[in-house]
Amino acid sequence: MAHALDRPLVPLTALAEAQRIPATFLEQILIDLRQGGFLASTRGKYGGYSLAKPAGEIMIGELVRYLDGPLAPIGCASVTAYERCSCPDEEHCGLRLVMMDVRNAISNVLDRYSLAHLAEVTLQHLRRDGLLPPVVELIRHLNLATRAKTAAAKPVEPDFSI
Amino acid sequence: MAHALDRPLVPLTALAEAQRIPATFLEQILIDLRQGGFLASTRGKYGGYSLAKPAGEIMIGELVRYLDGPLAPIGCASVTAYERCSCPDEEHCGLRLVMMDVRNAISNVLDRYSLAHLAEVTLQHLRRDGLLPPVVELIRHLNLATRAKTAAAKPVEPDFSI
DNA sequence: TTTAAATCCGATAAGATTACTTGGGATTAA
DNA sequence: TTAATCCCAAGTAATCTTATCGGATTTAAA
Repeated sequence: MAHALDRPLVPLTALAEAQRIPATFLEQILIDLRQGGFLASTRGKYGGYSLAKPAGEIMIGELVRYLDGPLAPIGCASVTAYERCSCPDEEHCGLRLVMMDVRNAISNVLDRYSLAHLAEVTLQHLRRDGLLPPVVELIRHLNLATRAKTAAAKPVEPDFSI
Repeated sequence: MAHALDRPLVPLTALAEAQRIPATFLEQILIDLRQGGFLASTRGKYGGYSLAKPAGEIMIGELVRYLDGPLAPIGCASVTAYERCSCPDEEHCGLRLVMMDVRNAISNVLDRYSLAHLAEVTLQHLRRDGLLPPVVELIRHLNLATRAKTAAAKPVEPDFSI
């Protein structure tokens, strides 16, 4: 598999099939994510997409804000994209205060987890249910496979290829 | 002021002016809320809207679900309105687990606070900033005003009239 | 040099949702 | 009878969602 930035390159079609969504639709999203600095892409044959930075440095909150907008349910409760609302006394509005609690609660989840966490959790669950070999086996397999090419195997990083 | 169910009746126009939104638009919302069992209404001259039950029994989460739909950001993370998503392995999906955390975080705020809490918080803030007389003065005023009609004044309940 | 496998990207569009407006009908107190 | 008030169906305009389409560009390899 081709690589870029030390990360595997995955073609659009592979992702579309794996996620069961139309390739033409996914393409828009991936281009958008690339323009947002989350993905890198390589054109031409054997090209594809890869993360633009380590999965541990991409926070879910960043992604959600980029794709869906502010976390807060209403504009006047948003930290990163505050908007005045039409109500007469925003400063004392109890609803706004509650919605700021909501926005903080959401942020406390989404701004705490990275893509790497997401992958880790997913892999844990797969292993727990015996759908993936345990980590020990995985490492052993990778060591065997990579020893042929490189003297020392690199540490295993969660792979978002598929 | 006319009353129904022991609660003051407020005409649409008064609410629309106080909230600075078009009366024709607010009307739709109020009719919707009445059909949802949150409001009661009285037709004809001197009619209006009132809460259908005590403010302490109307949870914000209920209102939000009724007006805006499920709390969860995505269908497969919803408790009250679960929907299968198109992904191949929902059970082990890390994103779904994170979004379930988000939905729980939202629920922990919205399902904990009632309209009464909202009013209380708002009034507290108004008093703190000296925009309303302190509670002691409020009670004294109400006692004086109601003694003329009723022998014993009822306990003060947050008033959502305006 | 040609070809196949890819990304890139602008244009289009159906359907749903949001945020209203319009117009009229029904009810009720005075 | 009248004025105030709620009830409700329908329409509209803008935006969002969820795509589809057509072609241009790039690149590795035969």
